[in-house]
Amino acid sequence: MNSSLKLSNRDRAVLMKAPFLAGLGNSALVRLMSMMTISTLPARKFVLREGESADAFYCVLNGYVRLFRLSREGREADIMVCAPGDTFAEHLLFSENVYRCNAQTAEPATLARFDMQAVRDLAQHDPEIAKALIAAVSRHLVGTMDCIANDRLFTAPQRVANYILSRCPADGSSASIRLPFQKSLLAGMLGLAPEALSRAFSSLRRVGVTVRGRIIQVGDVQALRNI
Amino acid sequence: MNSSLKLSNRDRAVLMKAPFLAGLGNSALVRLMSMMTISTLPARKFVLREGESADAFYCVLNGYVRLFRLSREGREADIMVCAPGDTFAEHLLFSENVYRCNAQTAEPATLARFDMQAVRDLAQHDPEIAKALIAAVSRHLVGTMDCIANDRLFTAPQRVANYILSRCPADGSSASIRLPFQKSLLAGMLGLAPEALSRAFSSLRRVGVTVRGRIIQVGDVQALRNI
DNA sequence: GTGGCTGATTGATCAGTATCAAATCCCCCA
DNA sequence: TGGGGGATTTGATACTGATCAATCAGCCAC
Repeated sequence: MNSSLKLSNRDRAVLMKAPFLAGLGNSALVRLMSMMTISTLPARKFVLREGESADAFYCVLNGYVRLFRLSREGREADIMVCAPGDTFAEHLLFSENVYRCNAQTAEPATLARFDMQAVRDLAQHDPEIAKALIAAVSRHLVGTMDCIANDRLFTAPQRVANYILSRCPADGSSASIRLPFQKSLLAGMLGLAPEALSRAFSSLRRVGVTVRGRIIQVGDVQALRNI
Repeated sequence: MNSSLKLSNRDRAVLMKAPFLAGLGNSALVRLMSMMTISTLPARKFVLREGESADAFYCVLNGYVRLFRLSREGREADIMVCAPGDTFAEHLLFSENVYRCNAQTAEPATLARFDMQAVRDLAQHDPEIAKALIAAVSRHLVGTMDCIANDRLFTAPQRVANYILSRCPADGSSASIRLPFQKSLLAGMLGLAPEALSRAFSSLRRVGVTVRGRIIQVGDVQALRNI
């Protein structure tokens, strides 16, 4: 775990385009960025654990971070997967003071860390930052509500189809996309065991979906929409 | 559907204790309340529908409101159930401009309606209101994240046990609670068909849970925690 | 190139829950 | 207090996805 104040150009670009920071004016931006710390983590590293005191929230600059909860027997359930540009745990700013789930890098990752108390103080006085926080938390809420609806309404192949469609250009009859992470991570996002994801992919073959490694080819996007 | 500016004492008390309004100072409170409208709705009445333009958000003063999404075949999946004091759709203030799910009263209900644009204007200038919004949306986010984890980690009887425990006083070896709504609504909240809820209750009999109508008696709270 | 490791697929089985149908219960109101 | 009708329970069955085990594929280091 390497911690520094330095920021690569690439990471800086991601940070500036992150929904949480994108709409901010210069002074707010400078104040926020002056208080953040950057760290680079190896794969499978815990960023924070359920029950720990919530001292900071994070923005993913590179890699993917998995938020999940554990059952008593040690089974894991993914709650959210954060991609570059996403923040996480920022919704604890004005409510709980303890993390409610675990966060683990799914692969080597770079994160920006924001001290809760410092941002809380900023947000109190800067309506622009407050607004950015509302927008960030709202976006997460929309995502989790979608997740609940997907889990409850759709079967595994349908959820996989929805995911593929969400990453396809809206038009065109065929498409090819590349998964940005391992299939086991996608399985967790969709609430599936890896075996179930695999079977879902193979059941989508009959509607023209071909999978090779991380490459997914869709023969007929419209046909995929219908199941 | 009866719409008025009048507010019963009971409804007023609920409103003042609602998490969204509870922390506000007097001037913010007055401004917010001066722009809200009260309406009384019969059971099963749609408050808003997926796809409609998001012109307002609501606070439940009495009764329960079910947020749900429909599949193409007409199956329903509950996403959230709002009790007296809960707001809903307030997270669309600074993001989407279209409702993402349907809202329907589960029984006769009284709601306070807040105009989106008006509150948006207020929030821009009043950090106290912005903070209240962050807190309200954050609370919802915590709730939906819990919901995902529950769905994915626990079986039907476990989810029912969790629900019962969440409404039991923390101490004591036995307890008796009364469901504040129909069992079919609880089933939806837990992501179950009504039949599955019924079977879950009966499987909990062996750990000392007795159900008669809306009354649930728990013989041994601690025993319930262990499954 | 060739082990060796990790991740993915496939097969077999099983647990959990949805669904449909029928019987029963409960609650409200006349 | 006695229906009456919606809500709930119960039974039978089918289906979905989890789990366990074994095989396979890809990738890296040597």
